[in-house]
Amino acid sequence: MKVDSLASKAFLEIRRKILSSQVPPNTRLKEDEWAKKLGVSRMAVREALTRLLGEDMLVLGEKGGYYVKSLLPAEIHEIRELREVLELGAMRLAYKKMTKDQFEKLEKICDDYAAMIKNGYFNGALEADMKFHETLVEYSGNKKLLQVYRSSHIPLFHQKLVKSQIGIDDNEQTDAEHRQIIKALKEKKLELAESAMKKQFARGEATLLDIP
Amino acid sequence: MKVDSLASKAFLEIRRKILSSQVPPNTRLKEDEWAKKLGVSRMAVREALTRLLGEDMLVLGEKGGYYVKSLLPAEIHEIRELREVLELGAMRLAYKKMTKDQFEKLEKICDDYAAMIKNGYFNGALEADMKFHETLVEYSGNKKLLQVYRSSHIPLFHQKLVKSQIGIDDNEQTDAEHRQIIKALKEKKLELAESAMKKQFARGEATLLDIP
DNA sequence: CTCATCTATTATGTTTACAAATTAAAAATC
DNA sequence: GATTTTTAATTTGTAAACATAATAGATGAG
Repeated sequence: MKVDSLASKAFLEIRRKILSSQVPPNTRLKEDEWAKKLGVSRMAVREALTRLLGEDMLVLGEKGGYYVKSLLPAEIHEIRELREVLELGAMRLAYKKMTKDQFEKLEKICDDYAAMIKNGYFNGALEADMKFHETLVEYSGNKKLLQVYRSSHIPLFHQKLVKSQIGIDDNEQTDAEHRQIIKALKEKKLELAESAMKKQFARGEATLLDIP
Repeated sequence: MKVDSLASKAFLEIRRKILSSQVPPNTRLKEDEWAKKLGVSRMAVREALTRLLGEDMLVLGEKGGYYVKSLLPAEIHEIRELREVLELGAMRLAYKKMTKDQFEKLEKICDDYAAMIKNGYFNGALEADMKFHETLVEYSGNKKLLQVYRSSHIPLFHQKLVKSQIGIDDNEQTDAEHRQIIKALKEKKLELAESAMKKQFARGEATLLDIP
């Protein structure tokens, strides 16, 4: 497959729609339907779906068919644990070598977050939240780790929050925690940064489990 | 795609051959060639390859084509770091809740390892080595973590397996470290277990980097 | 009305065919 | 003899066609 093939385009497009919750969990993705929607042949869609299956973003139905993977409550807990393992691990790698420029970028994300909350752009704010965490993982300097992080369904974890108006209340707290993490990292106080982050994960898990 | 489709069979078969080094890194996988070899149509093979691409076991060539992924030296280092993040993270989750039965299973694996070394079954011993680490991750009780672990390290172990005639010397040390880890976990001395494991990773990285 | 059976429709599995691109080989030029 | 040009082959990209299996709807029996 070439990177500019129709199958690749279909792959990127379907993927984007799933990650941005435009296609909800448990939806069955029908080949013909998407072929028409994207204006490509059924085989191109089929390849896209197969690739997403490999990425573990879809699952096979018992009697064939591709379905968008969903998050069961048990998985929500596991993903929170996984986030802790990956993000705290990343922070431990990052905190010794972070530059001034990198701190500024993180602060910029915090500012964006606060601004969007203030103006009522809650989806935008959640994007900024995700970006904050992903950027921290990036600053570990380990590409494999970043890759694993991206492919670990943590995005789904976040996206589920988008759907709920519930999580809006604790936005101020989220903002405060992000800034707390930055401050702790600047002062090389790893334990402090860790505990702030753990706290945030715990809140996220609790919120998600409350959503039906 | 159904789980018993020809495409699924092709997928499993090609995957197995890659993971057992019957298909070396950087090999180009030609659709027709494998179609004939496996007795299925080209499209079935194509789907299998696309799925393996999604699993990150293959990469796309600049001008199309599927190639078995290989490990560059820089990646070996990153994977060592990633192993530390994942395996130490798993150990932290596991060490509080491990049962007597689980300890016995780990010890059994160590015994198997020692026996195979003694009798000259070095590939078998490496399998046992992999199993030891994977079992520890399993005992974290977190399936997502196990899944991430499996999908991020097999290639490394794998390449190690191929060129394994070199690393025979430090088998005794590997065995000792494994038993040291078990002992430390039994006594709930997490730091001790961590340092023993880190030591092993460092040795593994050094060995791999020595291989041309 | 309810359940079972049959039928039509839909969706997927599989193969084949052809077009486009890439690679390898042969021929021609300098 | 080396280097370009042309030609042939291989290989992949794309679409279409047919076969098989799953689903939903209609029909009929009880």
